[in-house]
Amino acid sequence: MTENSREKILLAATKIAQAHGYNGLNFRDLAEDVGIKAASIYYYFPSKADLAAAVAKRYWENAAAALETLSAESADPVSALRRYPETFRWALENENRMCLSGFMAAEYDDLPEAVKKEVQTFADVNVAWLSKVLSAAKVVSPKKSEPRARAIFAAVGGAQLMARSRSDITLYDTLISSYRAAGLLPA
Amino acid sequence: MTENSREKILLAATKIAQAHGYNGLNFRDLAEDVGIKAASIYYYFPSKADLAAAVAKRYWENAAAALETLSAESADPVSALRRYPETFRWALENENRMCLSGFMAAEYDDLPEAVKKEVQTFADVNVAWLSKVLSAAKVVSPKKSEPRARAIFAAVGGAQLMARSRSDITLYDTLISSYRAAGLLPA
DNA sequence: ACCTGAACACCGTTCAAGT
DNA sequence: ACCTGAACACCGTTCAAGT
Repeated sequence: MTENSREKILLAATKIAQAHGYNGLNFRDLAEDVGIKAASIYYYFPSKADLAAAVAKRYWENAAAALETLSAESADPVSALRRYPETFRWALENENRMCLSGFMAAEYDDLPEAVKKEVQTFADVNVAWLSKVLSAAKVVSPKKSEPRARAIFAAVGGAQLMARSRSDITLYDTLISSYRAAGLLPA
Repeated sequence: MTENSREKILLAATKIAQAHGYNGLNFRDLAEDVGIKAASIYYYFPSKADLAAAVAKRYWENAAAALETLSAESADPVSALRRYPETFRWALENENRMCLSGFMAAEYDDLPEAVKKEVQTFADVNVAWLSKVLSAAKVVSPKKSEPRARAIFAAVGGAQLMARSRSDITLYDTLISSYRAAGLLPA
């Protein structure tokens, strides 16, 4: 119960940013969630930019860990690949939130440099994992695994975005099914 | 040269919203672009919600007209389909902007009801056009043309989002190529 | 009809001050 | 070490007033 404030701030800020983005994250509401005053956040993070960068960094670190777990839990690369869309489904299940990095990709123009960097790392981590698994699964030739990985990442992000705009998680599932039927993802 | 202020506001607001979203659209900067004061905007639009709804409505109306032109200009449905990604490429070419409705899909939680409605109509217009053209092109069976239309719309939006986050229009082009190679779009 | 200045409660941020 | 209140220039919005 003696969780420290820094950790509470990070957790609350992540949830807010997934629903409202960088621009929609405000210190007074965040502070209220945590149970402190807005000015106190500056004791832990020197600016909104630093807080957001820390949030985005933690975000891709967790994503990387989740993908490693997925690989470890899966019997073979094809089944790991089949389960990849689950990692993006999770956000929609939780109050129709979306991928932090997807939201921030839209807000690109308003993002401080340090935040942009972490957002791009999230994409890199996903593309690297997909590329590795696609190669191992022999779904495409090794040479084409990276372009295909990027295509899958972009398409899954687009599916999440569209499903969110309808607050309809079943739309996400049918989009993923269509990607499979079309051949973008292994059936 | 005697263009009216209402029209100028609509035009300037569209450009701002494509770069910064609904949350990032502010009346003082917008008014400065137009050459009036922030309070004057209220003479034309009763609120930010109304302005944004008008912007989003105009946006899908223009998109619908552009798609009709595309159909009319194309010799056959397959070539119309091949040129569909161009409609989303345009925004990136113009100062790395993105589709207004894609941005607002992310901002879903913060959108007034009237704006949500117009954003969804944009998606509907695109899916209806794609569905019609896919059927005519016999790319998929008539029954599967609508799910496929949705998949294409979501994937192209995702490609735009990812390319924007790198400010790299060539990434958009390679993503579209990968979609074609994978079979999502006709080669 | 079209526009403005001044005011309101709200934002990120700073800072001196409290324990 | 951890937190606060008060202040700053900024937001959307209102309104009485100007031409």
